[in-house]
Amino acid sequence: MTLPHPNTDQISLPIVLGVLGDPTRLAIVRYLASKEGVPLNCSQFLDLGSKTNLSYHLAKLREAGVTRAEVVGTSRLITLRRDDLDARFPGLLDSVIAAAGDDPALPMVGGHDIEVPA
Amino acid sequence: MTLPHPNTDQISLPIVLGVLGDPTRLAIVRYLASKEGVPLNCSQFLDLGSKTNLSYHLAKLREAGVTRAEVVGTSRLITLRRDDLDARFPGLLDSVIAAAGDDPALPMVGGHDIEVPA
DNA sequence: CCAATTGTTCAATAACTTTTGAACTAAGGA
DNA sequence: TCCTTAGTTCAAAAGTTATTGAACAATTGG
Repeated sequence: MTLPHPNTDQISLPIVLGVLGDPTRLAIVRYLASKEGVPLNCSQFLDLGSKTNLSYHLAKLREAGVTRAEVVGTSRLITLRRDDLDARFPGLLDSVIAAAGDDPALPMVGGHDIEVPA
Repeated sequence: MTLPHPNTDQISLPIVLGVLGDPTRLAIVRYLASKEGVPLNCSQFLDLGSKTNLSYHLAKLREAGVTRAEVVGTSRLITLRRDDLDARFPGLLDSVIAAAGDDPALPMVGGHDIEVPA
């Protein structure tokens, strides 16, 4: 019950860049980065699209080697493959996340820019 | 007789990533980076595709804000927009070029890996 | 002026990507 | 067991991107 992931040396630069060149997927990666260490499941991204559509985008990210999905019960716990990406393409993920960090054109997972508690 | 270019603040991260997510265009950018300072014209990329096809890919790069094309006579002198990209997305171009630098899966402009003089 | 060089544009086609809804599987709880 | 939850798969439709060849424009040199 494990999903297919490329190993580190199979991660391809053009494929990673192509996969990140989609606003929905970039928003997923930005959100994963903002919660690094906390594994998220698919339903936490439902702001970004339908269940089916997210399944598609999350599969693209996984197949490109950007994310890892671990099957736990009926959930898939999704994490960024930061170590593998840093090893393969040093600095790339950080610069992408920094650039995405303040892009108002990207969709938001929370539906708003900033968490504003009372 | 000037071609349309986005200004710096109009350069979009997902569009840049999407445009770089193509092996031909990544090879163009890698070659431009390897000859930085030297403006190149389109015909120097003919190893990578037909004249028509290169016109298409070079237009994509220019419209995304990755390259600048200056019209000089019948030529277009093409350069990387390094300053603009660095200002907008610090570190991104460098990490992409470094990652592309040794990717044997990318097409080569010279048709060979390394310049081997006598 | 004529021809060559450089590159663009256009229309067609092929190939791929995204999005959708309906049907499905698999695990977990009552 | 039955129902719910979580997510996938499939097929269709819609949209986008890449590639090609033929025709075109603009500049340069003879």
